[in-house]
Amino acid sequence: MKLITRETDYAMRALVYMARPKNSLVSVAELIKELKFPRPFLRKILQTLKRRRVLKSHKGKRGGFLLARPPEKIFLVDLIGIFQGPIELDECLFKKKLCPDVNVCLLRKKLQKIEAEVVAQLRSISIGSLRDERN
Amino acid sequence: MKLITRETDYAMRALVYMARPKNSLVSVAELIKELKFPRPFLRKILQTLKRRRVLKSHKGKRGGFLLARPPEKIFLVDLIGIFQGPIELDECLFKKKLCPDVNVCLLRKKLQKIEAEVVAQLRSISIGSLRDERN
DNA sequence: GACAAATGATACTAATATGGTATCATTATA
DNA sequence: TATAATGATACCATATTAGTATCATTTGTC
Repeated sequence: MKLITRETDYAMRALVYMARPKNSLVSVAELIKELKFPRPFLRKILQTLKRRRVLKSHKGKRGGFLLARPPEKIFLVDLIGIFQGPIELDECLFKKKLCPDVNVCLLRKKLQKIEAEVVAQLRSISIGSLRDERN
Repeated sequence: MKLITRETDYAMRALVYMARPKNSLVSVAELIKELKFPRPFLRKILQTLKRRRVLKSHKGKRGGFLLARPPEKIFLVDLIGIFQGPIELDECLFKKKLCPDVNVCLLRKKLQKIEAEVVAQLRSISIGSLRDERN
């Protein structure tokens, strides 16, 4: 059981790499040189981040990507939301039956509580905090 | 993104149903009558629970399954471990490279902390607590 | 203006995980 | 000894994850 997929992981690392004081354009070429991810896969990921307004881009020669907002405002929970869908730990598996079982509803409440805590934790991890705390 | 799969969910509900004061044998036939799960799938699940020592079984006519230990000692985290593998939120995706990136290691530490809290939460949910708290 | 270097869009493919079925062997009880 | 149960195992269908391939579009530089 894992919480983050490879897509989310790659996205996070690329973003940490791009989180420089200057926030200048970074090309895919530069990123894969540093991070060794599969080129087309990383491209797809970055394009998704662009579409989801986490990155901005410039096309054409000397183009590339840059953060659309300060790294302190990009959170792990955002990336999970983008690449793995919203966090719904309590998703009711019998949707049409409106939770026929009292026990199940009780379970849902408990899972919701856990979810709230996990989300709070994930929200506390930003690209900025990952970049800054290295020492 | 979801935390528990249908297998885990079915297992949990079957166990809650079986958690009766008497702890007598319950057959698959009885379970599916009550719970409406696909018969062969539930059979597979129960056999797994048997192999993993959560259930005991009796073969032959009038056979069935029963809890191998008190419902208060069967935890959601156990079932997730059985059906979805151990919880390893911080699984290092570059296993052979021994975490070359400082940032990644930092991330792992943060994920480990979250993991510890999630596990603690999941450990607090037992079959017994689900059965008892209905009212 | 032509070329080259970059992203945009989109469709396809491979591998793995999930959610099941199907079948036959074995055992215990009435 | 028939039957009702589980044990073991192999198989199948679908969804998700991980990744590839290709062509179109844009833009800086000569």
